[in-house]
Amino acid sequence: MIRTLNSNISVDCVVFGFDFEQLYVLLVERQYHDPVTGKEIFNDLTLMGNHIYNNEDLGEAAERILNELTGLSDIYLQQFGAFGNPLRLSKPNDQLWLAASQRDPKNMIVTVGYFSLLNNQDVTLQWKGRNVSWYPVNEVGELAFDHKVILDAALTALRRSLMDEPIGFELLPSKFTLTQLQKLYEAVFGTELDKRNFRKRIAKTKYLIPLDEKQTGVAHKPARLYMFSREVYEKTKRELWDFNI
Amino acid sequence: MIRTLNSNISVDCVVFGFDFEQLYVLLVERQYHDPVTGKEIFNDLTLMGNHIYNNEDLGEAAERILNELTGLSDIYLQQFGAFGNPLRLSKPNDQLWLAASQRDPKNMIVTVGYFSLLNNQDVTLQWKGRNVSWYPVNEVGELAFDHKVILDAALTALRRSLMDEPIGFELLPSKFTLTQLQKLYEAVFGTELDKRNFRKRIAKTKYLIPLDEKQTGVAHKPARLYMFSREVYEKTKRELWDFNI
DNA sequence: AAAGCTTAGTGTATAAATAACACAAAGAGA
DNA sequence: TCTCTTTGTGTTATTTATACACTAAGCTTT
Repeated sequence: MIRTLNSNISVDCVVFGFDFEQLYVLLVERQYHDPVTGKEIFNDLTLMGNHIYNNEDLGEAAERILNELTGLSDIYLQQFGAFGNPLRLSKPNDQLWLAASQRDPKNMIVTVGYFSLLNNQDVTLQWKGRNVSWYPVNEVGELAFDHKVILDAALTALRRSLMDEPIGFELLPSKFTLTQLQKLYEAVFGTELDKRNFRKRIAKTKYLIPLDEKQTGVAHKPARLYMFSREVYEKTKRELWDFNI
Repeated sequence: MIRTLNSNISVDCVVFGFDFEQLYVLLVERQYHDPVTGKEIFNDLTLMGNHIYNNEDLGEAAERILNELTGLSDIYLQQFGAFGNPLRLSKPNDQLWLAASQRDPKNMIVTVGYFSLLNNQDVTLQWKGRNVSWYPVNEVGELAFDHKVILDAALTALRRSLMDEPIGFELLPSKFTLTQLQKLYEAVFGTELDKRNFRKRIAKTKYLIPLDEKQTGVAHKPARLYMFSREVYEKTKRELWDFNI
């Protein structure tokens, strides 16, 4: 059975990363050269996206893109919106690009956005032979297509989700310090938090497990390491839920 | 210029209503009769949805559906999700229905969900000559296609939005009493609230304007009427925002 | 070996928000 | 005029949020 791509529907992935200082997003270079002269016409940045296959679920398509990108398959993913503005692909550069990649530039494409949280900074990133790199979210300027709009929506959705549930751990290695966790919140929300109050607040949660292990290789008092327990989180969430009904 | 429908993309609308007691949702009857014998094969319920036109924005398509339904054009709308499970239209009844309406049942359709809040209980509802009526949200059972999944997602999104911003007013007439507002929150969240504490909390907001007008035609002490001021809300929201930065 | 540097880790007091709770007043209807 | 129903209001206790500073640990430098 042949899988055919659906020419009207795509999925775009906004991949966030964190280096204990700033929030980053993965972007791909889009280079276009004049087919005759070979001269570079433009060189800008896009999100990673692709059409979905017919008979493929939207979430599966997003997983597929992330797998192509990282080789990993257990990455946190969350849908945050659908984008269907008829002019979303109409900028001249975008029209050139679509034509060059054998797609009908007049074709309407509705795209569904997923954001994903990547904690593995060491993974090798490659996508369709194009350059992929991390960019600080705060410094991202205009992007190809409507991808800046999509990125902004992803960031809003990330903030909102982070207030509701402890998904921030997906941006950290499995063992992390409380300061690293605090810096994550500070980076995502663009605020400063009080260390003692932050620790008091998270001390109330049961799913943050202190380990008998400390940081190594730091030139100062090493901090204790913690891990996030998804099982405890799911359980305490249910307990709270039961109680609230 | 001919507008063509896009056979792969649709929009479904979840229309909520409120009668000061319960939260309701609008559903359409879907009757299918055997083309030969004329005997009724099934009679169930769906949301209102339709394919989008090529060159039409997703939000516009949702507005169009609501306008067909109510004749109104200023209804509150919010996108809450995209649904693309390849099996979402695969139940036998759904396949029969698609074939009968000249659509290819094997065709994949990704649908984008919008919920809308309708405060006008007096509007005449008609849609494609089919019966449309209000059903208490709590009593809705299985629906056609994956529409129960979509309805549940809409309700979750409504609750979440209602915690973030005062969209509840969209479900009330322009003049309303505080008790009616309270009952709205109670209906949506399925909880009981303390009258005095509720009033204290909303007294803090500036966008709830008391009128020099009272309820009429009630067999008890008439309550004062209030209205929601969108202008004040937008302004105070910006003030808070400015302050927080 | 000692001094210096940097980040970790901890408690208390004050202010603000939330939660629990009861009764007099207004108008319609009998 | 009496009854019924819903409105509208304040205080206290509890919980939660905020502001704030110093010692401890380990590595680095001298």
